[in-house]
Amino acid sequence: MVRIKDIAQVAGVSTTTVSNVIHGNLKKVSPENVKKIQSLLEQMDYIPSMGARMLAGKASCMIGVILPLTKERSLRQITDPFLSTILGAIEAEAYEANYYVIFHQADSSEDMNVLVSKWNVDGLISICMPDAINEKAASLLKIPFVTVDGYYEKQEIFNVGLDDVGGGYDMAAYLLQQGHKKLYYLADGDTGANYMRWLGVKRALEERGRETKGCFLQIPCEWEERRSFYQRRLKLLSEADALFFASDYYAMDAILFLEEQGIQVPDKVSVAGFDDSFLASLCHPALTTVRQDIEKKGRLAVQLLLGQIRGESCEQREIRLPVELIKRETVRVRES
Amino acid sequence: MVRIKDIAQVAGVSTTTVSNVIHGNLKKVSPENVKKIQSLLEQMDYIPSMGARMLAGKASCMIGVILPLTKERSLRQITDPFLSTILGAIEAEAYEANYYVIFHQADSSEDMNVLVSKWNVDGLISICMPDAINEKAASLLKIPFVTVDGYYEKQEIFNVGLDDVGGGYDMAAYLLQQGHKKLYYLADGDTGANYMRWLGVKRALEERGRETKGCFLQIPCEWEERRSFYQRRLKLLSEADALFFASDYYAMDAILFLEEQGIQVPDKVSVAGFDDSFLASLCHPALTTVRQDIEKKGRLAVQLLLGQIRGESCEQREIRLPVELIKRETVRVRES
DNA sequence: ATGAAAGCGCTAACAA
DNA sequence: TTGTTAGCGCTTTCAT
Repeated sequence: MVRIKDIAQVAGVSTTTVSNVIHGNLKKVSPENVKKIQSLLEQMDYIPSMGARMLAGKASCMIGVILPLTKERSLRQITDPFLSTILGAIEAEAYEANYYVIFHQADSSEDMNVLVSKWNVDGLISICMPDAINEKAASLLKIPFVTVDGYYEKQEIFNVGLDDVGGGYDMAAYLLQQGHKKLYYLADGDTGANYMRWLGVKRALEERGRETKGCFLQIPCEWEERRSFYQRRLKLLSEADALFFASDYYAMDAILFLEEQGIQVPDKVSVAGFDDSFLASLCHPALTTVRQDIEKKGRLAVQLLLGQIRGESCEQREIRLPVELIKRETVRVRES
Repeated sequence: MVRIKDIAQVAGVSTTTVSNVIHGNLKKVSPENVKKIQSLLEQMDYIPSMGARMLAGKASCMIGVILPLTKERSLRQITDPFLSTILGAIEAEAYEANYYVIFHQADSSEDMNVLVSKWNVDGLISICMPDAINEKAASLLKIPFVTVDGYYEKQEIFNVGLDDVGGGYDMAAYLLQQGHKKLYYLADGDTGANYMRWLGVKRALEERGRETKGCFLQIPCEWEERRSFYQRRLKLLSEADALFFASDYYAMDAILFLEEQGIQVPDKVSVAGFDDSFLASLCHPALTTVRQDIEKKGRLAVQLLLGQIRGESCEQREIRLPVELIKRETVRVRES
């Protein structure tokens, strides 16, 4: 291992000088030394010890990414293309800024704090966590913090999200317009984006004087539990006109279940998703869904975080990206 | 921030004693002190600084996971359910052993070495990298190293893989048995598992006296390039009887392209995948594929790595998990 | 423009 | 059984 000390020794200068060159404080070093040290750094293959850096200074050049933890650390969550795509986007964007990503599944603000304190991460991105946990985390953590898909009443938490209400509204309006009477919205949580999409659905229903009670179904994250949840509500499902899921993944998963039960999609029931992940177009029948730009969401979250880390003053704490209704094959016109 | 020193002060002992309690060296500490310090640790909410730990000792409690880097850090790779699933499994298994995961995309052994040196990771898992890069990395890196889906001539590299030859053979034999004459195997690389699956396919063809030349098509990782690759070979694809892809993801992606071109699956051409990821059963027509246990693969890779880290002598450097042919709907009998 | 030196929090060898 | 102490590699203040 090559240390700064080694470089300094060979160059015949002090460690301070080498450190200055490394960090681009070139005004403090004579041009000749800059040259010499830079080439030495290259030649001798100097690789900094991040451990020493994080101990000495404050920056760790590491950002933490928190995904929600489901029971028994199941993989369901990350298997959802939404999460893997956003994770990839975050890594890509962080890499370009010379940051590393440490990722972790957590279900409380304390968990997040442990990650932060242990690793001295420079910033944290929290994806799809319940709003209450994010709010606690925001006040607990003393580092830059950005959430994805959160909604907050008062607190000024940095957040990247969507026009979820609009997405929910558009899809519900479309379904109703296609002649569907009894429709359900299904999500695995009742906060944040999940809830706002419901508000959109609700508004569309109310505008047409429809009943909204009982139309929001909260489904379990875990596959097995979800299965038995559906099984227990077979009657409800088979009598529904349309099922609108808060993610493509759940929609596809449900279509599989429905078909197994002999409930054809879209002949017996229409199904819609949310995300327009690659799943939606890859499958047959192709999924009607609400498109969002997942990659952009991830990249923006990192940019927002890095802005905070760099101490830039940020005009806008809240970014809401647009969504778009994508009509494909899982929704058909239903005669009344 | 609470440091060991703070705990020691309150407890009225030295830092060494506290450190001993933290690390479970309880024989060196009096029972009363153990009790006192343990409760203090809890009460005062002590969280170790990993930076200090990795600087002082050797262990960083961090394992690196390397995924192949495609051009311009695209997300295609991690979007593949195979990669996201194995990544999730690795994180889950590592977490249970109190290890953190730092993940990174790399395309050379030097890149891997930078990750290792910078972060002082205790071990590295390399997924789906070309064999040659893994071989270089194995000799370059001085830390425990486990690869996934590699094949090596001489070097004794720890590896978790599959019976790829068998999987390739079984699928090809099945396709031939169903009356397919002209079949192609398509993979995004020609080393490691990708190549061994081809060897299986080749053997099945040869056993039946079929021509094998030109039946292995190497496809680009990038979506756009892959598209134009298919576009340029439209004639070949439309005249094929069966297309066997090295992953479900590529198979599904190709089905979409084929259908767009008016080439029905499986009526005009049969398609098969590899992995049996959730994609395969979620889609219509459901994908005929070769099943592997991705989660187990990831967990075993971590176990193998931790074994090395702990210095356990390991009887077996090479694990090959079984595969299973899963017949679904994308392959049909083809009359000659 | 350069260097000496203190110290970040922790570990481990050694002393007591 | 307990404590003292010397680093680990790096940053940063303060002299020079």
